[in-house]
Amino acid sequence: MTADPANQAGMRAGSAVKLGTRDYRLLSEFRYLIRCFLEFSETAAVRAGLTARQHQALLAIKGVREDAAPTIGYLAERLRVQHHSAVELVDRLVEAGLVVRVPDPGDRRRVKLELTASAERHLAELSTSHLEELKRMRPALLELLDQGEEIRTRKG
Amino acid sequence: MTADPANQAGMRAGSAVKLGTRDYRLLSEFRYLIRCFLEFSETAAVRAGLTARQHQALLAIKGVREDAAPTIGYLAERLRVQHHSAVELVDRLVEAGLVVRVPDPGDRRRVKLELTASAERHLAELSTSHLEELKRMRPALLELLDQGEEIRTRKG
DNA sequence: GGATAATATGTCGTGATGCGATATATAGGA
DNA sequence: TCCTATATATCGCATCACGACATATTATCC
Repeated sequence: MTADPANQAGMRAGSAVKLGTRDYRLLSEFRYLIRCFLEFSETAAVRAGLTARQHQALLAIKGVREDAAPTIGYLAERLRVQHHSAVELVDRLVEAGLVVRVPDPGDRRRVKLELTASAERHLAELSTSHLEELKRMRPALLELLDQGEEIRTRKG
Repeated sequence: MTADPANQAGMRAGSAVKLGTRDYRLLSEFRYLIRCFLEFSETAAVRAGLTARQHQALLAIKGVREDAAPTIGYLAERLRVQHHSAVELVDRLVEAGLVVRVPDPGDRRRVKLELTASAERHLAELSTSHLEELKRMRPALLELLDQGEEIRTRKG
């Protein structure tokens, strides 16, 4: 294919596995796929009048795990941000009329998050198109995962 | 499982497919996986003294497609950002001693990007750990893709 | 071949957003 | 009670992508 001698990998240099062009291409393509998905998502969100972050927050709240409650802390964990970043995000969501803060009577430190009807509508529409996009991405993602497995198998 | 009547999907409301809890959970989990990967990536990059964006740029340059050249424009397309965002990113990369601008003699509007030895070292190390992380993510990702296919098949 | 459009890169000011440090309120345990 | 942990909130800062605009080079059209 190429003349790259590292292309077949499987050899070692020092303590690290020597990487070849295929490895870099694989990782680069994977990031590219992720970026394309996020770009699609952001475009769809903005077209709906939301920011990407707001959409992601609504989705996390709507799709809350059965064993958890949709609090600020839960949101922070699911979005992988610091809790105060989640606070600010919720501030903006409340201001936009997408979420209401409902104090938890059982533990008055906590605040439960509920979606407004407006948020439900937006989220339903966005989720439909996102499921379709996910379906479109599927083949490319599967092929990349196959390649990755192949490379890892060759190596180890 | 749950009492959610929309959980089985497959029914229509207006022109849109009615979504159920499973759909929202699926999308939410997918975003969560992506976020976890990006968080891993950012942590690894920062630990190596780079920003996530810088790492991504180095990877795009190193894993450049065979039919393309690593220019500012190429970088912008692969990172899905506007060209001037790529310009600024390259500015920072040059300042950090990770990339050098090489004017293209054939087309003097263009600038080719080359990695420095330092960038090559960082990228090799980061790529090794990223391939491992990708391998760890594989099962979860495949399961989600399976669920997605299942849902889509039920629907139509 | 000179005007004009298209392409590639660069500059400047702005806005969104996450973070560190810090603060307040509540809950639980010694 | 006192101390610690938890949950949420506030403030200032830094990063970074963007829109609008600018410059240089190349291609195209009469």
